[in-house]
Amino acid sequence: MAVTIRDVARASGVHVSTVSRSFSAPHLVNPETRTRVLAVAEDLGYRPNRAARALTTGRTHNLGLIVADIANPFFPPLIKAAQAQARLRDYHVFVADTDEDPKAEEDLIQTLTKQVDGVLLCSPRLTNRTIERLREEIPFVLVNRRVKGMPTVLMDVGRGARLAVEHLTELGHRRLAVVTGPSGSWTSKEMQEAAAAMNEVDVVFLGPNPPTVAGGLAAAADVVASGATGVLAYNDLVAIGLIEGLAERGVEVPRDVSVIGVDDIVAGRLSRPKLTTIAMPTAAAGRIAVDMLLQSVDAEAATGVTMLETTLIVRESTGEART
Amino acid sequence: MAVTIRDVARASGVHVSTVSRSFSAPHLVNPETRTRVLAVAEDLGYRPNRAARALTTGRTHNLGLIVADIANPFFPPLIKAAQAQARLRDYHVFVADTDEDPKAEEDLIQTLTKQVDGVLLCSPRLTNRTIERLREEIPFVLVNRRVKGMPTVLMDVGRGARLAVEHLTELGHRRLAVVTGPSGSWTSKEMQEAAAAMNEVDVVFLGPNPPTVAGGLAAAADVVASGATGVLAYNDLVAIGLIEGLAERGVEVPRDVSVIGVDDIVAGRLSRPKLTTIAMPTAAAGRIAVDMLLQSVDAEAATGVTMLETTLIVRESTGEART
DNA sequence: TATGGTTCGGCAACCGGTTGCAAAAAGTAT
DNA sequence: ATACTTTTTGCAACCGGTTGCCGAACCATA
Repeated sequence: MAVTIRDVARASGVHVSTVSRSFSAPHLVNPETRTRVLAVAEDLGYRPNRAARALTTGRTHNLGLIVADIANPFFPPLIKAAQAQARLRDYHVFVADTDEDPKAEEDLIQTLTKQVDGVLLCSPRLTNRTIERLREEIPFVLVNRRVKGMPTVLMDVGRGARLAVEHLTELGHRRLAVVTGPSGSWTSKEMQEAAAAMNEVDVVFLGPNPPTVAGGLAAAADVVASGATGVLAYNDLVAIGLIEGLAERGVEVPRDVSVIGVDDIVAGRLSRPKLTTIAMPTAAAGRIAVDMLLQSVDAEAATGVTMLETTLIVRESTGEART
Repeated sequence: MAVTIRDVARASGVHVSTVSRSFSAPHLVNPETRTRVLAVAEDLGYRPNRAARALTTGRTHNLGLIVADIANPFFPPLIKAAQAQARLRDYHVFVADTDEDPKAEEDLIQTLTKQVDGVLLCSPRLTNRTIERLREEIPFVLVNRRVKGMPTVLMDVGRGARLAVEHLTELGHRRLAVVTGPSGSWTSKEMQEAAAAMNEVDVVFLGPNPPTVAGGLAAAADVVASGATGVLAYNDLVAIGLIEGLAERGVEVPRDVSVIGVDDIVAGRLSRPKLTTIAMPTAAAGRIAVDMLLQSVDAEAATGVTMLETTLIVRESTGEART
């Protein structure tokens, strides 16, 4: 039913190998022959069968992209950018969702392994050991997670956190809280370390918490109890939940407490008050990660760490400390 | 390097065909032999190569899922449900994003066609002609789009719109506006038709608009000009943008104008005022669509229309008309 | 014209499974 | 014991490309 390479060969009077080479090794075939073959192929509507190609070359021309939760608005821009970049390179991207479950994540990787040439692991919750073991199985690139020796794309949350803390101290806040994320999150650890290293402020850490609105809501009680007047939340969803939870307890943002999120998701621009946040260059991260991954697919062993800048965006959820 | 069927055959002293059948046609092989083969396979860590299987069977065991915009929070729950359901059936799902561009959508379908067994088209903006032509190429299921004779999963926005209009009239609103979505959107057309069919109210239609917050913001001026006091927006994003735009013009929701959205996205529960909205059973739609698709992949020609219920969720963005 | 070097294209094996066909083995009826 | 089924297994072709190898054709140089 479908047009195969043999149909094209027959119709253009050459051997199948010539047709094959016309596509995948143009320099090995006479330009005239090649144009004729391509014309016939075009005419017949020939499309190479990727499964067949995969069988001999061992390249599926597919990539896997594993995220903790597609519904988390942090990921879609990254996914879109990765897909667009992959398409540019004639690759496709499988997106899979682990529901924040490390077990599911591992299974998913196993299943995917045979069908893709490489995997992008975004904010993985796996242990370092597991990640190191994985290296034998398939090329991958980590996003937002640091494991020594592995190709990685990071966004500089550490710096973001320092900017956030500085912003809060400039506003006069002296007692801060960091509402941390899931255990296993590199981002969360980075934030903590950066905040802990700042002098002249008093910082408490509250967590771990699920990286969701519900997580933020639940953390409100702890924040109130902590007596902090400035809060750095694991991400914008948590920040939004937290603001809601504080409101329920009669604590108003930014009048009584200042809150800073991370990610700069759209919802943060829409919530009231508009969220002060650390913006992450997610689209750039997606593009770069794809290119790094393809490189290590081809080169067998590329390694490297790319660190992308983050920025503090001041909106309405932070304000001067009351004296 | 990887373990193949031949390795398993050698190690268990049977022919490759027996190994193959142990997996894909168990009833054709002696139970004892089979358990032995499976044990050896397990032992060696054998995993069937899907590309090879695809080559002979013509089944890739992959599905395509095409959405207008992953970043639109309406889609993720649908995607997650579809992926989970597909995994249950030993299928994988490719998600692709068209950026709301019908041209990109068509290209994407073409590229995907050779790599997947079927495609889920979610809220496609293609013309009916294109969709009908597509039928020759690959099995597909439409979600949120009605084309006669095509397998389809719909959510009953018509009924949702009637409930919304009734709700507004009960609150005393007599002049309503419908802020419509993109041209080509079935949902938008349904809403319009349902609203137009209601008696005893005065309805104006404002649109088309992009299905985004920006679209809603931009529509605010028209809404004010229309003199409507009750508004049904194409979706929650538009509704949120609209509320924002109205606020900029000094029009307060729900005091001056009542607004109802569609989709029940998470952000709607977080915005101020909390959004009254028509909830869509997206997860169910994803599951059912996958099953319908697999059915028509197997059966060659399954057709059918499934209509799912919607519900009106009253929150804070609607209130009594001022007299 | 003979020689050596390129370029081009055909041949055929191969990737890793699946499947129709037929032989072998086991079971049943006569 | 023989003939006939039914079950189980092996054989080999096939899916649709890719690629190493070799010979033919072509070109330039001596």
